[in-house]
Amino acid sequence: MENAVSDGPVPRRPGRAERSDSIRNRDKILVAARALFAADGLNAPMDRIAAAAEVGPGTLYRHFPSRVRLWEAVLEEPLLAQLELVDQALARADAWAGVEEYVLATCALEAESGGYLNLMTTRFDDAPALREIRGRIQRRIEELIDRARAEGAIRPDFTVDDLIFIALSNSRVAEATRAIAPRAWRRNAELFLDGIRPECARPLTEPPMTPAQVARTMMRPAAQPSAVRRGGRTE
Amino acid sequence: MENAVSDGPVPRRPGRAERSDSIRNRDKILVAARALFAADGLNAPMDRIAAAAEVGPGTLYRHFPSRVRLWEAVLEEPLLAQLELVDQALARADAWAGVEEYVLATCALEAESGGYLNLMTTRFDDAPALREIRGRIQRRIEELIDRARAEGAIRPDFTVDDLIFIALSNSRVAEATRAIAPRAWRRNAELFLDGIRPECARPLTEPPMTPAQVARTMMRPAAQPSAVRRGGRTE
DNA sequence: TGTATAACGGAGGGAGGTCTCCGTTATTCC
DNA sequence: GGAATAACGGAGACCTCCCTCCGTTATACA
Repeated sequence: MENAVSDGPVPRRPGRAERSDSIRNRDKILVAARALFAADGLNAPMDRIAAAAEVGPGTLYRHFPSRVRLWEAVLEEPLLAQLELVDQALARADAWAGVEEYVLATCALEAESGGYLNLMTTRFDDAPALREIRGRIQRRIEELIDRARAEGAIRPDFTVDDLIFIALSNSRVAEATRAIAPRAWRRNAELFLDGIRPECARPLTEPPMTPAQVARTMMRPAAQPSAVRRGGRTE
Repeated sequence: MENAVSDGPVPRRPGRAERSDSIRNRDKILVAARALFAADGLNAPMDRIAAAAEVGPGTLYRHFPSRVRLWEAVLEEPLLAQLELVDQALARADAWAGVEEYVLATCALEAESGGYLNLMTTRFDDAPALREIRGRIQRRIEELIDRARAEGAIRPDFTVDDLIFIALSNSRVAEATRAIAPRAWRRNAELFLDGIRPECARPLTEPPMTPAQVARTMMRPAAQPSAVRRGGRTE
């Protein structure tokens, strides 16, 4: 679907300075993409993004030869914000407070971003830069959960990999309620948090997913239900 | 989007009996639709459904003038199964056991259906027959939850309307994990159940959604993220 | 200011999907 | 068996989106 690795950044002759209209257009495209991704999802039509940026499709594709490249450029900033969140949570002395803060903050970020993030459940297959940041984030999250479990702040049978559940859950809830009850996601997240406290633990009949399964569960940036197929009017 | 109410069942001259090939084709279409909806989601291409049924597009559209009409015909059966589930749950003497059984059973139904149901979160705007069944189901669920709360089997701040969370959550989790860890949904559901037990209740900072909000939160049968727009290849 | 050249942008080909029109075919009923 | 007629089915008009090609335009540098 995406042209794999071959569509990297456009090479530029070193001797010449970057053209001002090029820089301007690139910025206009990024602004438009952010807006449309938030409003219409990560699969907003490329042509429409170009139009919103007041730029021809050709220009859009020169700057970002594939949709993935555009995602990369748009998502880097929120990903770094996410990294910040985990670090703050780890800095807290109380392990449970850290978990709680992190879960709520990350759910909030997702809910308020207009729903184009899904950062916790995104794979970034062809975007090594984003993957690298994600890797860092995941290691920190693991620390956070391991510490909480070691201290008995969360139920012993809860694993990092179970966090995918609240991520998936929150993204759906936020998406469905955003326009109707913008804070409803929080109630869902709090119910989840109550369910992972040690005093509530009743035996789980299903073992946790393995990290490999979790990785495969993550969506590619498209973040679409597998239900939706290519082509045609879809809704 | 859909042709509102004008595309009802096809009128038939009373004098004549129904043609055998017509009946046969209608059945073939339903079989194909069920299979494709399960495999590819509720937006599987109409032409592909027709092809799978070994029928021309024209025939498909004569039987079901719109996608919604096809949904109606396909979804009635699983909806009735759902009604059955609630009744079984209500029949149990133990209120908590009833809630638990219902939540797990309905999550299982959704997860195993190939994901084309989303019955608990579907609105059926243009399908009065389905809406009617849903209404019955909802009243029973309300009994179930009220009874459990009255007996102290679930946390006092939990309302029927909060069930939308597990429905949304489960549909996303099931969808994302079906191919990778077909039972993972159950772990998610059990964590949720633990979170709604009375002994786990910590104060929730957000009030429950109102029934009206819940109703508006439900998806139309398309069950698509608002992200997806009309037209063209969407993934 | 002139020129080389990179960037622009839009027309348009290709792909996939929806839905209809209408000549052909299968059924029902007499 | 023979009409009358409802049902069939597929070609094709039309749509949206993706992405490229290439004549035109803007910019940087001498």
